Amino acid sequence: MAKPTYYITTPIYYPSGKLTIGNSYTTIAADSLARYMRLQGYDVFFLTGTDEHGLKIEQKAEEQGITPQAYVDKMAAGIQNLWKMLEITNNKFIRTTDEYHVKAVQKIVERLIKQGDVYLGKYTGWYSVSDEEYFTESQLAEVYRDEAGKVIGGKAPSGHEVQLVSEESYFFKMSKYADRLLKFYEDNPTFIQPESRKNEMINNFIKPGLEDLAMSRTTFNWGVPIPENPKHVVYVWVDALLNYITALGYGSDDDSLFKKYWPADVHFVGKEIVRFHTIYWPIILMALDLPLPKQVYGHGWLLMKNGKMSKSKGNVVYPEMLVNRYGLDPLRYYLMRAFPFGHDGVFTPEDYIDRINFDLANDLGNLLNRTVAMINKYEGGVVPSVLSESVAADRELAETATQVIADYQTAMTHYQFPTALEKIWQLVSRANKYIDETEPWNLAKDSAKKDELANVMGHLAESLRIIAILIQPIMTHAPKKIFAQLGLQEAELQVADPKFGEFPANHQVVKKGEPIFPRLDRDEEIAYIKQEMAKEQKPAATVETKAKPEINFNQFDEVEIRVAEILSVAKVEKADKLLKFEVDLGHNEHRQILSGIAEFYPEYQELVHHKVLAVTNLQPRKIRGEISNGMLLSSEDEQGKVRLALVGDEHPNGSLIG
RNA sequence: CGCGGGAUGGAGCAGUCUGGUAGCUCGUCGGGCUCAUAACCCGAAGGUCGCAAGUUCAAAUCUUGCUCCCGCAACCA
Repeated sequence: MAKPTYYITTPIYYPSGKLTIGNSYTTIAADSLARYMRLQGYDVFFLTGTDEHGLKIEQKAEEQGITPQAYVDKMAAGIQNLWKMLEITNNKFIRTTDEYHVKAVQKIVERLIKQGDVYLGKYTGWYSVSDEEYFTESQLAEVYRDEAGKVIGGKAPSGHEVQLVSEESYFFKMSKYADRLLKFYEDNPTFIQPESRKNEMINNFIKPGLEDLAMSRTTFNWGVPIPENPKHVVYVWVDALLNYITALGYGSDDDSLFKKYWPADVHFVGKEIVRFHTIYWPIILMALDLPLPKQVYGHGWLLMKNGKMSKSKGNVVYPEMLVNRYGLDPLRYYLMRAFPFGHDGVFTPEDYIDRINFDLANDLGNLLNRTVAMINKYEGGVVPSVLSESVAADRELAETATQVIADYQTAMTHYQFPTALEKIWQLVSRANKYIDETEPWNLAKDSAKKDELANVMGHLAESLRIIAILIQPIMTHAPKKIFAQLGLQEAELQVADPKFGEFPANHQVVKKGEPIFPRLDRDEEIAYIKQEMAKEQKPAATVETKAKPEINFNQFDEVEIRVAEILSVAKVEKADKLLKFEVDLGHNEHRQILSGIAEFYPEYQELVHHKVLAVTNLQPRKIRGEISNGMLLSSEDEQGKVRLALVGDEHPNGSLIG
């Protein structure tokens, strides 16, 4: 009988920068599950890849002075190297620039157009010819209305007249499928996981009414052209989502893999893209008359102590550094152990080092080390068999192992990696305790207790065998090292559902086992990780200072900077960062200027009557419904703290700076 | 009234769906052991489960209201 199949995917990553441990988190989780399912006898297809189209890629390539293709080739290679380093066992790596993918997407889009699910429509907006820019109604500085109140025109913030202009775009008829989608959710209650996200999708996006998705762009070129109208390229989500089926050959000459593996058993995705995977994706598949994936699992984010990872905060952690210094197993263990899969988690260097020391070095590594040492010392290095007639401690250890195995299987099939590992560590702890209970060093002093001692050693070796088998989807090196030290063959690791008491007879342990997880110097290593994180920091100030090219005097002279006295300050409603200033520019000239500095001036009232510098000949702009007529000058330090440039009372209001 | 997440001993978390002795890891204090990587094992202290009201024989768990934190969105001329 053919093996049952299992198809698992990660998102395809957008290569606009180096991948961090956040991206590695998803991929390692998917890899752990893929390894587990393979061990359980499934024919697994595990897919990952890169999403290589879009405006941002085009821009990045331009910045570096290379073609988009050269840019994505370089980035995709880097990502594949990273997965190699993390020992990711994906069966395929898809790139959306791969020819078969591009062709399949074109074919699919053509079909959708033909059957009427995709139509050429018009994107409509207010266009200012002189600004060469579109505005939405709310962005306009002024709107004209006819008698019925209908907007018939207006002025851009620049003051230029705008006109209603339409640009063509292909639209996907999402609304047509909304009811079927809701029905699908109902019939498949576990489709969206964790469940809380399902309500979010229904309440926020489906209930208010699904708008047709504008799925093509004419404003950039780096994408899949639509065959009947090649100035249009397919917009990111449609292109990207289709990877899950084009990778299997859907839409190509050979779709045997597609027939074999589709529908996917689970798509692992970050919580920020659950929406696209649970609304757009099923609808696209419905339009293609294909079965829907069985489950979309939205996992949490890996955060840093001060929020999300960002270069300017100096808190970005790259996986390469951790692997190079500590090895792969600790990274994979830490990511799968430290935070519940569905929730956000916080990475700290302290936590990382502590986990390695306590769980890996002290508990597991040391258990192996002391076991091997004792078998050498008391048994001449030969692993004794487990005897059936056991004392209480023996029985309890075996029972713990049996229970742990069962709980572990349940946890793994529910993607509860932290729980699965926690269970394994219950057995690790029980084995350590077992040594204390049985006191082998005392048994060794009494030759009448020779069998008892041998039995204890057998129990310990057997526990370690079980542990090694169970951790192998998560950790890729330790199980082999444990087996090598116990004298077992690597092939003997391939056990789907181990039973306590099956340690093969007559195995010889190594003479002197090297610790598989050396204990780390806590302070030293925490300092090391912090220093590596700081290295990556991009001080915002430096970036800005070097970003600006030299200008000539005339260019400078075009800028009008004047002394302005603050008459009043208020917060702009519904905007966290905006303060609204009324300033006096002398000769009774008053102006309203907005500035996004609210967070730096919680006591903004005390700014009243201070004098500041303002650029007064900037084009006015409407922000959050308020006109801003100028710009207040301020400075930003390396921590990103912003202060207004205050000047003394000796400067008369309105006087020119120059 | 934009959307969402969270508040549990000193720290980090589980438990909340399916009410019924509040659990885990680390830290602290005390003890034990010596096979082992200054590792391991045992015990103790420490919590009005954010606040208030309600339902109930019984609430961390269900209902309502409130406070505070954190993301997202918006926004930085």
